[in-house]
Amino acid sequence: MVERRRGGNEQEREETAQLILQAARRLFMAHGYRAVSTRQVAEAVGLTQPALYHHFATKEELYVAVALGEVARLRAGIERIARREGPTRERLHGLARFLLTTVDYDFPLMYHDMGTELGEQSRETLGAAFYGGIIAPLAALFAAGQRAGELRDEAHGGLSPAGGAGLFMAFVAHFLDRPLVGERTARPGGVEASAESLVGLLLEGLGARVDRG
Amino acid sequence: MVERRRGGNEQEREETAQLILQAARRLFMAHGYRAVSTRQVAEAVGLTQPALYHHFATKEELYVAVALGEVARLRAGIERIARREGPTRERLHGLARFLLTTVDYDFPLMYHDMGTELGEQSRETLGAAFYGGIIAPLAALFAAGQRAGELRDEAHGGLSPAGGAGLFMAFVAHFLDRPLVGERTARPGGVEASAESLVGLLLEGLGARVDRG
DNA sequence: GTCTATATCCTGATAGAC
DNA sequence: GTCTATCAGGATATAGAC
Repeated sequence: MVERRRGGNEQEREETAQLILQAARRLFMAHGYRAVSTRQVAEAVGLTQPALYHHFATKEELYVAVALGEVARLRAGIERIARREGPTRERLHGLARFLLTTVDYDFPLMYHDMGTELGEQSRETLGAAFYGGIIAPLAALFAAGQRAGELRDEAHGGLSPAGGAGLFMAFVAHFLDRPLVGERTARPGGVEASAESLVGLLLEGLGARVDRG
Repeated sequence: MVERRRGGNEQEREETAQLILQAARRLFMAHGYRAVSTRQVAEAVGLTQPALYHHFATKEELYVAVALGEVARLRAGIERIARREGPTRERLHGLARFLLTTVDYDFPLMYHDMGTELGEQSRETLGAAFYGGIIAPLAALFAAGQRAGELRDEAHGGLSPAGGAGLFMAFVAHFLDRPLVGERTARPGGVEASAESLVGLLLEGLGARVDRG
């Protein structure tokens, strides 16, 4: 009912906030919470540093907003792909391809920032969003795969569904990583080949095939 | 020939430098390069901050010394275990147990710091030490396992020896990680069970066993 | 809603006495 | 070899004009 009062200003304010979030996302995700100053964010969006504080009360609040938005973005893609029909392997392949394509930043760094650079309340908020938005839908897929007999469960040398989800994300992070030393050239075959390799290694491992009989 | 001149002072100087390195290692490895101030390091060892500069020219030089020492420590353990006789699986198990026991800090954080927080020269120095001291001996073990038919090579859905070494370290980092949310209790079975699970998953993956015909 | 100006604090590093 | 004192710069955040 009150929404129509000065609707234009509200919209502009929202647009500025979105521009700030966009710039902050790029900087925070690339260099980490501590390494990015509020001045850098402001400069990237063409404002002075104090102007940020009209939209976000603290640097930490800005980071939380960025991380929540990023988790929501990943969640949407993950849930869309996880809902598809088909064998577990193909769904994992789709998820790997999506994540390898859409995550263009340092994933372990974001994870570290969420875990150690923020206050307790922010950490709990982001932890819950990360678990509910990313781990939980992946875990549901792993649980379904175990029920279908496509994945080993804990009783047969596998992992719990949430454990499998965590390992899958560790694989994604590893395949996203650019090596510290050696060739920095693009991976041969690009994302598609990486996703194929990722799922193959996750499901079948590195060991030679030997009959267990 | 000149070594005996004021030998006692040299020794004390070395001891102080070692104390600084020890405190710096604990702090840098736990919280990261940026998050630790030189004052914190000095305080931890009972000195004032400027006294550090008598032993290390810059904060970055101190970090490089810490990281080089840590890589050397890991290298010694890795080479000792990798030289043992026995099946690849058992040697990997020994390596996993060693690393899960001896690495009590945030491994991806150290990796990130080495890759992005330092100047080019330091980065190259540490990258070379990391590759030569950790990746290379592991890669030799993977190559031997492939020659023995115990590990799949690149032509059969596996990885290059260095790629296998990198994946192994990613597994170690994952098993070291304390989850952002959920139970923070110790893993059931401790290091031994974790090492067992790590090697099993690395070699056999999460997929159900199916004959490949 | 954004600006200029500034408060307050912390950072890495240096100067010089002892 | 370690201290006190300090510099110069950068950080987050606030005050108040417009």
